[in-house]
Amino acid sequence: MKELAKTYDPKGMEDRIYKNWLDKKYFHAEVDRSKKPFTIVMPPPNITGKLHMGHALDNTMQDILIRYKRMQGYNALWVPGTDHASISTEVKVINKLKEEGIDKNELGREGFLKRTWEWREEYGHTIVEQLKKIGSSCDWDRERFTMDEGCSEAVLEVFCRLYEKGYIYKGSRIINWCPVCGTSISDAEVEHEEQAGHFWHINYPIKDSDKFVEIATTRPETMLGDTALAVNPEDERYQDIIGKTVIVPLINREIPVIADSYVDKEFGTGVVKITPAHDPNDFEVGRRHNLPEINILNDDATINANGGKYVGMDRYEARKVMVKELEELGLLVKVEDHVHNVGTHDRCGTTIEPMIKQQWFVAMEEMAKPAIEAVKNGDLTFVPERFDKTYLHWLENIRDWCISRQLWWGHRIPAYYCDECGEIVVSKTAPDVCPKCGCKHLTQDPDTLDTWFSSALWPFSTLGWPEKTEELDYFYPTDVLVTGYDIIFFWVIRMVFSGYEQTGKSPFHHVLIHGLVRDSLGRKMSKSLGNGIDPLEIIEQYGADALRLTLITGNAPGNDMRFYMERVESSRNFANKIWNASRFIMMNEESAEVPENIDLSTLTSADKWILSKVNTLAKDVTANMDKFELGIAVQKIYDFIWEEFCDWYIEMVKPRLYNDADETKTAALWTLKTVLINALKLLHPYMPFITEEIFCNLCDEESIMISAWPEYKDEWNFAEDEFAVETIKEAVRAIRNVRSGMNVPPSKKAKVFVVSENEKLRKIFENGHIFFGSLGYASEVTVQCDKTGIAEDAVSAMIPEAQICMPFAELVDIEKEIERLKKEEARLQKELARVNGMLSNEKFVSKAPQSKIDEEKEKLAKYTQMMEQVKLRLSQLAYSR
RNA sequence: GGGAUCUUAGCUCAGCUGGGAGAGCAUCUGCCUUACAAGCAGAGGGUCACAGGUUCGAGCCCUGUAGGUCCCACCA
Repeated sequence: MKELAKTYDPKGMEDRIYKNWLDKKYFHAEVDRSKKPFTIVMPPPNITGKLHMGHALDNTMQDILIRYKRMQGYNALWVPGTDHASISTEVKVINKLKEEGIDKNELGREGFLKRTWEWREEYGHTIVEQLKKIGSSCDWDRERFTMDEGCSEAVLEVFCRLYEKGYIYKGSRIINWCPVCGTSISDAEVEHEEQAGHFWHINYPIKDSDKFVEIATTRPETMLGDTALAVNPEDERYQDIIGKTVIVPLINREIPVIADSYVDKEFGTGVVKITPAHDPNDFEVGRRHNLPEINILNDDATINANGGKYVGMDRYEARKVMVKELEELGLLVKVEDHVHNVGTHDRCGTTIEPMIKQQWFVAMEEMAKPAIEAVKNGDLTFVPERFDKTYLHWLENIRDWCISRQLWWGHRIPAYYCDECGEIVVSKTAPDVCPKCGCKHLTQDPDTLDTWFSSALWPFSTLGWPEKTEELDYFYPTDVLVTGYDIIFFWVIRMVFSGYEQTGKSPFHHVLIHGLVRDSLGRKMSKSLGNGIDPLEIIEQYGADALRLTLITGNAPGNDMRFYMERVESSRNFANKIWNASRFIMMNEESAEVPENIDLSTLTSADKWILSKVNTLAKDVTANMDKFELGIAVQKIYDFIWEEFCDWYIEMVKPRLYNDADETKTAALWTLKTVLINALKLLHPYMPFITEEIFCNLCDEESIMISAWPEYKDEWNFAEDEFAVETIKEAVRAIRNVRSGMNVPPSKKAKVFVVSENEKLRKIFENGHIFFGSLGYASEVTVQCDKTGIAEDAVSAMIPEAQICMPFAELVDIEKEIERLKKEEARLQKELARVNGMLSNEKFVSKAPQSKIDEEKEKLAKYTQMMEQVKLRLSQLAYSR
């Protein structure tokens, strides 16, 4: 037998263990039809990423589930991988090039991609290595990348299929344009942010009249693109101007006044300037009324040639100048402060400029249907359930998905344009000739696809799709997807509809949602605030096990959590506790032969009690884990190990271990070891390293991670003995209470008498007198049926149907004892009042279930009896005083 | 504007299908009891936001109110 180091130190140990697991290929899963599969695909972290607390939480949860299922005998596969993260990566590489004085455009597309692939080779694996530090048991042999050959093939296949089906189309629509990133983005990538702005009221002169129409706008520069004014058709104030022509100030364009129900009479002046090219609503209105669409912006958000003399100015500069000129013309009526929602790009925070552009879109209406149905009929469930609503609401109001990006890093759109006739060919491979005109000059679309287009296919592309692989057939659909609520829209939804569309199945059965890990003040951890806590530093200092436990404990699914160092410390302390308990057991094991199996009838009540407890624990924990209640499950394990096992059982068992003559020593050792092993197994998914280290030192099996998950055994259920031990625990607590109340230190032993008329109870105390004595710091324990021979002034504590008497002759302070008993009396009084209240309530007695009534009746008897004893004792003391 | 969620001990949070309010940390008291002071034994501390309702019984279910957080949404 090997020996555990004297103090728990995760450093070195964790890496050593992880390496061993890798060497032994425990994480690897192969198709094996004799076993049931259990599959999770990892949300692929960005190659630009560094491990943060969110990853740590997300991956810990997945690892817990995978390890649990693996131990249960499932063929558990956890597929890892990374995401190419188009914009993030492209920006990173551009910046790096900038430092070298290189411009992206000078380098050219090919050169840029070469550099980006190099960048990926160099930095793209950082996060993967970091994931290993937290113990992730993924099948690294199956690690994938969204731009690897297989995933790219899947992307092409899906694009072509959807195009042929008419679900992917190219169109000129109003899209969200990020002037800094120079690309279109999808609606999901726009973050709405409240900003303090202004409401500029501007007079538009009516043609051939000296009258004006007053409008209000938050973006005066868009006047340059105005092609109409609009009022509500039912607005009495403006009936006379509908159909009239007004003149856009500064540029003197003549535009009509139209009527459209989109306009809210109550808001602003009731007149809206319509800029179809730069506002989504105006775009709709414009199409309804066949208005011209005048684009006034360049891609970098400077004013273009359509902006007349403002050409070349940045939009905000133009705004300033125009407002000033309007003021000079006397057309600026007033400026109001106005708080409004501004769309910003979630990556860079830049204000989005809506623009009309040719882009590729995915039509969503049809594909959304099965995804909606899946949640409604329960094929797909969210944990916690409430995210159903978020999911359904988004899908039921879904709009077409803009998938083209004006970026280079990503999957290039497989569309080719004939240079001669303009024919569009969508094909997985570049066509040699134009199928329409036969010319040989075709140019591929320069755009790439939204990053999420490839991640949407992740659950099946990683398993080999579109090939009909064995893996796909066996491991797909996956079982559970674990992710944060912040990417339900981006990712979860898109995986679901893609799964249904391409494979006819939901890509997973359950979605386990977690919240954000915040700092101790409840703020989001962010780079700009500098309040992020590096998981790797925590691991370095406290170990991955402590970090994992911290992240999983004390928080409900889907809720945000705050991260405190104190909690990590407390988790580490728990690890230390287990470590020392195990050391204790191993130390004692050396002094005797511990059999593999034991005749259960040779166990004492204490042994049977703890065996029952760990047995029930296995059942409860399994049930909780099956319901994804990871935090509740581990809390139970924690409480069991610390309280029941360490604080009670180990203490109970000590006298037997220290006495070689004790016949039950072997039983004690067997129980210690057996219970510890079971507890370690239950804990293993949460704290894989420490459990492995102890387990391998404790028994001959090669690894805890491939050992069998504890199952509930009927033969380990000893209800009778549980009762016995709980009774003794109750008595010990009572004694300690007395001693503590009277400041009697443990070193001061005393004789203890247990007095009970109940023969069964006397038997229990006689059987348990060894540990009862040691736990109660007694020099001697005498069990008897009456108070014969016990000093009158002995202090006593009551438990149901028994009295524990301690003659502390020289220490007794009668006043203190009376005080203590009075407190006890008051407590019992309260309990009795409650029970009596319930039982005397006729409605309760007639309507409550019988089991509940019996329960209360038992309590009544118990408390009544205890009350009698307290009263008796009090009267005795009053007498002796 | 719609929706979700939260309000429980000094702090941070649990509390599974309604049946005597919990944990960690913090505070206080006593203990170096031969696994562990990263420990042991105790104590104090809560009209479970508020108001109604359903129920024999509500922290839990329903309605409303107040405050906080978040998401969605086309009010220029």
